[in-house]
Amino acid sequence: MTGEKKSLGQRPRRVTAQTVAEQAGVSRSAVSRAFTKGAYLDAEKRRRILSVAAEIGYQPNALAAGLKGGNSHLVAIFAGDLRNPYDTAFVSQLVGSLNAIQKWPLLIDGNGARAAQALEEVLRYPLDALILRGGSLSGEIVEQCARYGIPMISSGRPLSAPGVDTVCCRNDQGARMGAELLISGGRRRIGFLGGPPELYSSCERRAGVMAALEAAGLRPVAEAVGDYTVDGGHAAARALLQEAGEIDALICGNDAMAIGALSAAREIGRAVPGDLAVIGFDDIDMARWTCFDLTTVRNPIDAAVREILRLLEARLGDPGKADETVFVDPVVKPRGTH
Amino acid sequence: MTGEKKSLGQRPRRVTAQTVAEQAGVSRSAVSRAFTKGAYLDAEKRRRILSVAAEIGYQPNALAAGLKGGNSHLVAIFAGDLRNPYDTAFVSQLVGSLNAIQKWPLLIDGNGARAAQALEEVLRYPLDALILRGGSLSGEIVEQCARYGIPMISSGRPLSAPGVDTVCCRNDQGARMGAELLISGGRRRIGFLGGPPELYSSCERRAGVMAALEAAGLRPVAEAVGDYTVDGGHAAARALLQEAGEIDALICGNDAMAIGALSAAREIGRAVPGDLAVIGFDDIDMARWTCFDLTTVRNPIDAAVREILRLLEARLGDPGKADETVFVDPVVKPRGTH
DNA sequence: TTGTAGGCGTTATCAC
DNA sequence: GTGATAACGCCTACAA
Repeated sequence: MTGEKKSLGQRPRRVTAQTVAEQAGVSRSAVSRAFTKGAYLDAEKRRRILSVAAEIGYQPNALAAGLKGGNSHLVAIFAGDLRNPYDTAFVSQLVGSLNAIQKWPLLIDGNGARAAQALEEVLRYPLDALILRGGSLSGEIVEQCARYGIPMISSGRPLSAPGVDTVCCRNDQGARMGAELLISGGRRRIGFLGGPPELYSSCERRAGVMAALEAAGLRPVAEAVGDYTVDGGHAAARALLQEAGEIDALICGNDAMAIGALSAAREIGRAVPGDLAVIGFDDIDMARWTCFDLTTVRNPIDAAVREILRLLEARLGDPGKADETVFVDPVVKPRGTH
Repeated sequence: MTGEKKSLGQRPRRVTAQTVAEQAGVSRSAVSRAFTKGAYLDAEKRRRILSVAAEIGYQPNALAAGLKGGNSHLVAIFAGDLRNPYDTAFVSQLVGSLNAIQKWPLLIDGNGARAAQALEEVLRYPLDALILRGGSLSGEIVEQCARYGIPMISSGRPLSAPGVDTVCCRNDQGARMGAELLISGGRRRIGFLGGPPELYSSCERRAGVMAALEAAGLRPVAEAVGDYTVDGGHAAARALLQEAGEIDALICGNDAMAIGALSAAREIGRAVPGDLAVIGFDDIDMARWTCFDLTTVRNPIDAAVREILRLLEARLGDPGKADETVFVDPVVKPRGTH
């Protein structure tokens, strides 16, 4: 009824402050102020403006606001593996926490060949920060981010580049504690089922296990490499247990593989924990399900996410602050498989 | 060394096209064109510009570009439950697929009281679309989105509002097929462990089960309500099996509860599938793990995500297109628990 | 092929 | 308190 041209099949233009101003009989600035907490504006006028805005469905355009130079409130999360249970739980928690402080996470699937390119595309947005969760990103890209001046927080592995904060689990310590638990329980013929050797966490965990064994005058009686998945752990454990039948304990690089190992043990007829102790790493939800009741080492998500948010806010508050590396302490969770 | 003022502790300004233009000795527009595929620009000049840009780390600011009126390439995903395995897998797949077509998903955790408010905040961005995955959003908000002219795609439950496309699983049909599988296997004393009654999927699945039973002249010998989690399913199944010992089959509202039910059955000493058949719904990864080998009804994520992307692109191509409701067909996955 | 001149929607600064 | 006005960084007619 307005008589304005309205080409069919065209997406309607977003309502702007201009329209609200006209309808309310005020200036654009007044509209802007109405939405700005603590700006000088007659209370009655503000009420009127907000009412008109609500009526015609106006919201300040965050893109335009971000353009002005402030923060965009956009935070990218580069997630190494969105399929694995630990990373998934981690990202979920992170997303919820970011939402709570009004930061909006742009999720990038770190899997596949396109991942790096996707990240590059997302970097076209003036991000408040970039959070790296696992995944193997070429150092080149990290450097580029640093050059763009985008604050980065790496979680899961240390990254030494200017402007990068890091939150890491003390993987070696956790793995050592896990191994010690088995050793102190009398296990001597210990096997190790590690994760992908190219991952930082795998190396650290392996080192922790070896340190504990060595300190006890032991050596692993068998060792294999898995892919951090349940299926992979199942297959690797099966092979390991059949080749080296004399194993009395199996230390796994993460819970997923440990759960796969439990199935394998059951299939082969090895009683857990009687014949065979199994220990994992991470303490994913599944670990405490009664059907698994897996003894593991907790890789605390809450603490890590809390630290990430603390670092984020600190960095946003003072972009020039010194880079930090924060460690999160693992905790042994004795359950029924050792 | 440039002599420019550089207040310490200040985040460096982003490099703009202006800077590139100056360094390369061309106009700002030339820089813009250099980054625009198919724009008129001397090849040599373009090469020079791109080289300068790469050197000083310039990328066109996507925010500013989006302001112009084109697509922002931002897509919000409102995820009902980021903790449950099915939704998690769904969102992962969706994120990966969106990344592949250069759409950047803003994830909103649909849990908790802040969810609606978070969505409202995110709506300040000129989104290309909003994808609803589960969750219970007040109709008011949905209406508001429609008024903003933001295309919406609802997955998991039908939403009748203008501009909303829907992708749904034929829950009733799937549940019916699952029940029929048990009935044709000779089971007669069938129990039903449903999901939260306020969820659309729960109602549909329950209806499908009841229809199948009725068609066979049966009635459920016991019924309980769970919360779609493993723990919840475990507790509910335990109670159900102990109260009504004569059950020979248990139909569960989803796989998570079915897996909980399997543990419960084992604890109580009911052999599966000998004494008791168990069937789930969804076919999450876990269902096919050898330790569960759960008979279930596949709620196909691939197909649903594919449809969502198809609808998204169709809507983006023609904003005025008619709303669609697409159904995705469930598939019975017979495994070892029936 | 190239540069100039708006305009996108907002916020902040400035006079009034 | 309030309203013009100038950025913010980009894209794109339009003119050269």
